[in-house]
Amino acid sequence: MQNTKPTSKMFLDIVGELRLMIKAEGIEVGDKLPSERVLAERLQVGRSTVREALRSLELLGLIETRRGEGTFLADFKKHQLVEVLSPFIMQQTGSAKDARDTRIIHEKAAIQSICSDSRKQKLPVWKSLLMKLAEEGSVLREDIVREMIVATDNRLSLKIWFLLKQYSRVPYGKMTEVKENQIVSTLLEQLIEGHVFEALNAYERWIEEIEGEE
Amino acid sequence: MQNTKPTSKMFLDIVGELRLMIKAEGIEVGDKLPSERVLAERLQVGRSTVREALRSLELLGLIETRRGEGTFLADFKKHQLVEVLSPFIMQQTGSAKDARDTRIIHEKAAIQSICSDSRKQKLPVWKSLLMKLAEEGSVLREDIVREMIVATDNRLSLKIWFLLKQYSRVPYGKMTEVKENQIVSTLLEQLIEGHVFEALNAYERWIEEIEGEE
DNA sequence: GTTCGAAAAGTGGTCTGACCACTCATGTCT
DNA sequence: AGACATGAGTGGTCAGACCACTTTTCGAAC
Repeated sequence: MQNTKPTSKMFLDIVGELRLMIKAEGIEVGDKLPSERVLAERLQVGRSTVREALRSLELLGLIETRRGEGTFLADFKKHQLVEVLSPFIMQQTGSAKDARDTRIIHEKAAIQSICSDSRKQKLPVWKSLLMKLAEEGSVLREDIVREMIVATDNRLSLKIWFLLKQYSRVPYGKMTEVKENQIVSTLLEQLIEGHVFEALNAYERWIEEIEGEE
Repeated sequence: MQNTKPTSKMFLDIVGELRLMIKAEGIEVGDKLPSERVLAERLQVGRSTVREALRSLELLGLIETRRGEGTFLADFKKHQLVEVLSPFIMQQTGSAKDARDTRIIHEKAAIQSICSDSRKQKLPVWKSLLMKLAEEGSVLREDIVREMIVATDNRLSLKIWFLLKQYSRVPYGKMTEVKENQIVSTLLEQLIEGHVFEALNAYERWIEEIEGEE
C-alpha cells in the first residue's frame, strides 16, 4: 500500500513519476500525456491523487489540459507562474513603495540594457516612437516604457514589470505637458545614441515630472 | 451550478477565492486556514476541487499542510517548487537566461541604491563583512549579495531575488580563490565609499570570475 | 464508393461518501 | 496530580458516479 509512506507527500511523488515518465517516453512539448485514468492505473493510485499532481503542474504552466481531449506537455514559455505568485507576494510584502521602486528598477535596467546593446537592433523602434511623438504631439507613456522592456528581450522582466505596473497605479496615460514631451524626446534620442548616463538622467527627470511630489 | 463556467478552470477560481479570503480575514504567515471541508462548504464546491487548489498552492510553497493539524499559510521558504521546476526551466533555453539576467538586475540595482544612499546607514554591515573577509579569508557569497539586497530596504525586491537565486544554479557557496577575495574586497570598499561606478565595475568582474565563460 | 450524421468511446471536471492515519483536546481512571 | 483512553477534527486517499466536451466509429442514405 501507499500508506507505508506517511512522511512523503503522495502527490509530490506523482509529480516526480510524471517527470520521469515524460523523459522516459520522450514526450515532447505539445505531445499528449496518458489520460488521468490510465495514469491512475499505471501508478497504482486513485484518479483524484493523479489529478492533484496534474493540477499542480498545470498551475505551474508545465502542462495544459483540454476538456474532452486530454493533457498535453506545455510550452513553459507561457507559464502563469508570476501571475499566480504575485498576488501572494504583494500581499505579504504589502508596500506600495516597494512595488514602485521595483518597477523603476526594471525600467532603469531596460534603459541600461538597451544602451549597452552594441548591435542596436531596436533602433527603428525608438526612431518611430520619436517621430510619432513629434507628429502627434503625444504618445501613451505606457507604450514607451513597455517597448523599452520588450527591447531587452527578457520575458521574465517584462512579466514582472507588467504586474508591478498594476500595483503601482501610475499615470501611464497620455502625455499632455510640453515639457514632458521634451524630456521623453531626449530620452529616446539618448537611447538611440546609446548614452547610458544621459538616458538615465532623462528618465529620472521624467519620473520626477510624472509623479512629482515624492 | 458551477457548470455554467465551462471555460474557466474551477480550481483556478478557488485559488483566487482563497487569496481573497486570506486577505479579508487577515490571515498572516503561519496562521491556520479553514479546513478543507469548511472551505468546500463555504465556497460551495466539492472537497476534491478544494484540494486540487490547495495542492497547487502547496507545490508553489504558498501553504503548508500538516496531516491531522490543518493547512497553514507559509512564507515560501520551503521551495520544493524549485526542485520541480528546475529540470523544466533548464530545458527551455530562454527561461534560464531570463532568470539569471533578472537576478543580476536586482543585484545591480541594490548596489546602485546603496551607493546613492546619502545617509549611509548600512556602513557597519559592509565594514564587518570586509573585516570578516580579511580575517577568515572567506565568506559565503550568498551572504554578501543578500545583505546588499536587504540593505536597500525593499522587501519585494528581496523576495524576487530570493526566488530567482534558486533557479540560476550559481555557485553561491564559499569563495576560495584569492583573486575573488580581492574583487569582493574592492566591491565592499566601493560600497562604503559610495562610488557607484567602481562598485558596479567590481561586481561585474565578480560575476565574470564566478560564472566564467559567458 | 462516398458522404453525412448519429451513436459510442474517450477524456477532463466535479461531486459524494467512505475509510485511513494522524494530532490534539477532553475527560476518566488510578 | 498524573497517566492513559477516547473522541473530535483534519488531511490523505480511494472508488464510483455523473456531466460536458471532443474524437472516433460506423452505418445508413445517396
